[in-house]
Amino acid sequence: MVQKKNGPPQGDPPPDKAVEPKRRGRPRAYEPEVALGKALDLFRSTGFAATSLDDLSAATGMNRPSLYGAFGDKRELYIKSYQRYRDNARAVMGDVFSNDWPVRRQLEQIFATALDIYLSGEEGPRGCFTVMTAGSEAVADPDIRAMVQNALAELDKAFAHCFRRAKEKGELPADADPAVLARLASATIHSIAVRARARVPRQELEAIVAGAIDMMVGKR
Amino acid sequence: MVQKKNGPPQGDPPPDKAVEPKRRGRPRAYEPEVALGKALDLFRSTGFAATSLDDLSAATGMNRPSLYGAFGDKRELYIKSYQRYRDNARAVMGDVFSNDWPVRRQLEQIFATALDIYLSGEEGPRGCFTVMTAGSEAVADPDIRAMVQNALAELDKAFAHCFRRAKEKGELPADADPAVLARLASATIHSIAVRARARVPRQELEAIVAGAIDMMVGKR
DNA sequence: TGATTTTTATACTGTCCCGCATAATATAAG
DNA sequence: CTTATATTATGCGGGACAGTATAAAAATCA
Repeated sequence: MVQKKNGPPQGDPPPDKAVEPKRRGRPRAYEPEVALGKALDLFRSTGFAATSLDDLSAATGMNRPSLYGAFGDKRELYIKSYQRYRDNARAVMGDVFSNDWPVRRQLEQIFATALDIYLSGEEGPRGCFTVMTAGSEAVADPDIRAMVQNALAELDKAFAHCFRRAKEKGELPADADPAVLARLASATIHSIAVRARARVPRQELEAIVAGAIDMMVGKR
Repeated sequence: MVQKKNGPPQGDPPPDKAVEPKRRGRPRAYEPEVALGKALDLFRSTGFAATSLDDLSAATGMNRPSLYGAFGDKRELYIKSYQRYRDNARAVMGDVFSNDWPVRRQLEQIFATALDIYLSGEEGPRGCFTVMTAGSEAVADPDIRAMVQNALAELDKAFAHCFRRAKEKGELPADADPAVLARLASATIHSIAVRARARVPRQELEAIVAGAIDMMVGKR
């Protein structure tokens, strides 16, 4: 009996998402959602260590005290940015992963979507947040490392599911190993993410993807 | 007649490598080679932005002015560290790449050597300098980016050469594409480098490698 | 209107940072 | 022994940094 007092059993008022409940003090001058998006953009371009709170303040339009009030310190903001990135990536990639196309087409779509994510950015290609975080913060910070491990495992699993289904549908030979194919697909993702950061042109990345797909599901 | 005065034509004294030519002033208290090695170790663990000159000074045993005198500013030191890393990697991997074993065995050796490099480190696995630099400095710094691109291309080429030779020796089917296989091998390298940084255990990385080798040269 | 609450805006603190100026030290040459 | 040279050692200075204290502003409630 901790969470509920002896209140009436009728349903709680539904916690409407975007219904502002008439907040009391001075209204905020920012929308947390968009501010977090700006912070994410900046972290993706410059990484954790090279991004200062002043940069973040300028990018979000919030001054430092507001940043602290809304998101906590720099590390917490980084973590929340990463969560946001993952939520977004999951939403975008999830659609492609869960459709019912032939494997080849599905893979083409998955990698094309990944390339869109990695190559976007005004200040240059921003790569993959997971790969960049693995390189910088994951070794020393257990919480962040757990998130990275989770992201890596999730991608492996999504690909494995994809190949397993293709095998069941008879699109792959009987001796194909979905787990191995999945790790190879993930490796291709990691590789194009790294290369994107080095400004390797999209055309070249697409060639890498095409070759990898041929290897995984056979030449067209 | 710029380099040589009208001196006697007898052979110049051979520029012996490790023969100290009786330097003039106070002797250095450090060996540049080992100092650079220490700097490299530190950069590999913490990355560019998160490594301070004080850290470098402590690690190398040189105080800051000596660091500047010997290697230039922080960025130059980073670049020289990276060159050192590449020279070393080339030396170690070059041996394995240039032997004459069957592809499968050669690949096993290559990936095992890479894993040794990526998993070494007292403060945790240090991953691949190229991958880490791609994630951090390569986008914004043209010189460093050129080095990263070079490193990526060099690995691709080494693998391609390896597969081309295997194909000539009849170890691969006639329709095998060495370039595609090479990029897949490189991708596997990048992937285990990323995962190593996330402290994925070696056993798991070895499983990834084994699966990838099976895909590339056929199941044993 | 006046009190309360929540947020914004300014400014401060102590720390760390990079790069360099200066002085001290240790060797070789004259 | 004196001078020249090359390095080490100390420490300074301007600036950026993360985080916070304090004051001003803008809304609701009484």
